[in-house]
Amino acid sequence: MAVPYNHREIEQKWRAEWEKNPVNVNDGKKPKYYCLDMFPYPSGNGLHVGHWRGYVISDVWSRYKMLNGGHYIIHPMGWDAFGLPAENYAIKMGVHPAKSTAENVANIKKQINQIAALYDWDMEVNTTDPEFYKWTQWIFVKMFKEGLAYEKEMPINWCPSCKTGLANEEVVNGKCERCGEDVTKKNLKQWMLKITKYADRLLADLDKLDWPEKVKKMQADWIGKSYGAEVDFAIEGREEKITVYTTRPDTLHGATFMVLAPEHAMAASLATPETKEAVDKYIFDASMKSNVDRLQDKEKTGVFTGSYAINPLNGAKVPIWLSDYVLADYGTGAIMCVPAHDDRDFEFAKKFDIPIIQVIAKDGKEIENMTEPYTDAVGTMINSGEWNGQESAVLKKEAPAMIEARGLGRKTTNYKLRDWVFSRQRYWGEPIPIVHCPKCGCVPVPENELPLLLPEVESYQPTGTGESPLADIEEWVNTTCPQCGAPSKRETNTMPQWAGSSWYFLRYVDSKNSDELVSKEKAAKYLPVDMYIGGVEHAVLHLLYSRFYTKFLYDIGVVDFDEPFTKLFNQGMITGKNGIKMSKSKGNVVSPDDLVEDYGCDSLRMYELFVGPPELDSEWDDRGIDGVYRFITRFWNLVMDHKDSNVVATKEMIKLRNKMVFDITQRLENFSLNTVVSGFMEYNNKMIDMAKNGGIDKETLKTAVTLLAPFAPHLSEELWHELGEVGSVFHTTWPVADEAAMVDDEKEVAVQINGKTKLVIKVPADIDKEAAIAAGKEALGDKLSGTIVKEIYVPGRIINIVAK
RNA sequence: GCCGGCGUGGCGGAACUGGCAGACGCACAGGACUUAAAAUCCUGCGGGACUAACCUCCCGUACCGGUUCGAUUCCGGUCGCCGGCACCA
Repeated sequence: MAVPYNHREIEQKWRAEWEKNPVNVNDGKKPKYYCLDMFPYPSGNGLHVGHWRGYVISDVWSRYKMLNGGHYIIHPMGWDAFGLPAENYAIKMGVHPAKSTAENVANIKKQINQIAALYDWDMEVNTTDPEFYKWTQWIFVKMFKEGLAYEKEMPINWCPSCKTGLANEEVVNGKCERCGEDVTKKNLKQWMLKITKYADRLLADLDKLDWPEKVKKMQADWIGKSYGAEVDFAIEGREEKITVYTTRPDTLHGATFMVLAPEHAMAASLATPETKEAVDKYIFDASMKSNVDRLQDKEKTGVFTGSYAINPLNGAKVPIWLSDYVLADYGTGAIMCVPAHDDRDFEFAKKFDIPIIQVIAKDGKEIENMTEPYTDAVGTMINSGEWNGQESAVLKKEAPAMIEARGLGRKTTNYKLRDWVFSRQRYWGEPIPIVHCPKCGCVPVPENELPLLLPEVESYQPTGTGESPLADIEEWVNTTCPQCGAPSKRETNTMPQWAGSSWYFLRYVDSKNSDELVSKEKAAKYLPVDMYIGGVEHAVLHLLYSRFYTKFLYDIGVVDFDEPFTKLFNQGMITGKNGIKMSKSKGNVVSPDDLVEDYGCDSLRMYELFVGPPELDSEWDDRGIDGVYRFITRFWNLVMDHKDSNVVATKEMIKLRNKMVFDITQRLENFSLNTVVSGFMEYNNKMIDMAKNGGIDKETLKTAVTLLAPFAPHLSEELWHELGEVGSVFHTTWPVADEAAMVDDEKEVAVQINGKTKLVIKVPADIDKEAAIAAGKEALGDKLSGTIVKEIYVPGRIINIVAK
């Protein structure tokens, strides 16, 4: 018996060897392939098997690309280290976030290295490193100079628990994305990024991306572009007009009332002496409601202002109401209401007894006693004056231009996307590099003075007043204006955690450059990212922000591409039993460390893939790893027992080898990594059978070892050398299947009667239809009865006799 | 409410463009080896009927229906689970 498989010895040996002689080298000639993981937050909890899976997937893919195509792989790793957990830990334990972060990084790095991934640690970045955040600040300054970063006082989303403002994207179901607390409103002067300026490009360029449709759709929905018209309504007895936004100008004749958001600038002034009290109260109450209250109040509320607007098309007098179901910051904050054709307007009209006028015939008819609105733009216009008889769908498209031509309004598009609230009232983030000068206003810190260092602070405790703890550091806050020298104050807010992650992938390829964010040469040579792997939870946060940043950097000439991630893969989450998310508090966290110790890195790598399709969530079950370990051991024994084989390859062996190459490659290309592993098991079983019955040739073993290399790198490298090879297995090339050698002489064909399989026969592969059917009939014998109506032969698959 | 995805043995899952459902693995059961156990190897493993056993037959991919010679796959409807959005006019 040959040497037994000893994962500890083998893995240690090759780890040391690769350390000395890295297998992934840039000779300047190979084509590059940039395979990126979403960089982790260095939390104190370390990695669990779920984190591992993503990194294994990206490493397998990287190694495959290295072998198949001979690429130089850019496969970096870094740390997204600003943010709340480190800061909260600082508040609790009094440890500086930089210190706890450094410890966590060291710890997780050790864990990540156990994966044996190809990470190039020379490229490592850390968002909290001044040499890194210098450029995060630099981008902000550039945006400020381009008018994309601006200050605005407005009610923003405020998390009372984190004591900071939040971006729209960070509010999930009215709750804080991070801590789950109900989000309230707070009026604050905020830094904003004008992401809305890029709305159209962010939407249109989704078409260019090889991303999961789901993510593209989520982004498209988030951007939420709609087409319609603004229509100006005169107000009875007043000079001013109220402009509404509608996507259904075709229904304009059906507008029976108008609703303004309570925050609308004209809301209070529309009240009459009789309604003033009620109107003021409604406006006041609305201002007190939190986001959550406003969302959860399913029942519509509202108040009549006492004023009337005039429908510009037909002169009809429509009452003006206030209601909080109209959002102040979308469109014009005012809508025309067509209860017959809109769910919300219908509900409101029913509740407040407002007339309902149907203007689109449903199934050619006017509905009596309407019980639900007819919201489809399908049907002929009725009750619509000169528009009667037109098709709603056509009119919907043409009406905006018609309205504009008649001077009643204009054709408009709108977006759900809002500008990005970019300041946080917390300590552990990049200081916003702005000086507030009493004379010059907001002045950016000169670019050559960056980075603006985050100062030391005595208390990390957030003030809760809407100011950052930095505001307490007088010697830091008080400065002079870079422009005129007048005594000035520094901006004390910091940037959100997304700031660094929005561009970090650009920095990796030139991480030590102190003069530029990234050099032109390196950017052109190594970017953009070819494959980005990470969880789907960032679909509208990080992935949208990164696209925005990249487009901005493209516009100012830093990079020559405007989409950062050519291809995106979202791996599913690994959960504990019953699909429960792994967390310390649930006590269901599985650490990879013991599994690596007991079964080896190679077994765990393969088991991580074997648990299920990589794009789906999978429940972790430790027990299954035994199966993978057995496979690896059996494969080891097979190769070791036959490594000196001088068996001449038979036709059967050659066929098996080529089929194996073909199948494994195809499954890999389809990213069906779980079935690649089961494929290895199947072919291993076949090779073992073959070896028992007459032996196996060395070439087939070598091929199998090569195919396995991306998955079980240590094992493959060891066996590669046992087979007598000298260089690394990673410097060979991926085998190509010879499809001619895969052809079977005989095929197994299912013989069916009326589509039900009765038996299976072997026929020559090149048999013609008639002969096949004859063979099928003969095999069926007296099972066949009745009159034959039809005979079907699908070559190599089935013979079906249809009989009555 | 709207949009998207999914539903296959005890379990994880497989099935290419409609063509032998349950690959591969886990668990389990029986056997071999062993003083014994572990490890390893061999065999069985969706449900039911018939049978001493083999054979054979029937049912079966959430449920109901359709298209087709043939449906896990396509179409319509119902139920359930998961994810996204959530008054965006």
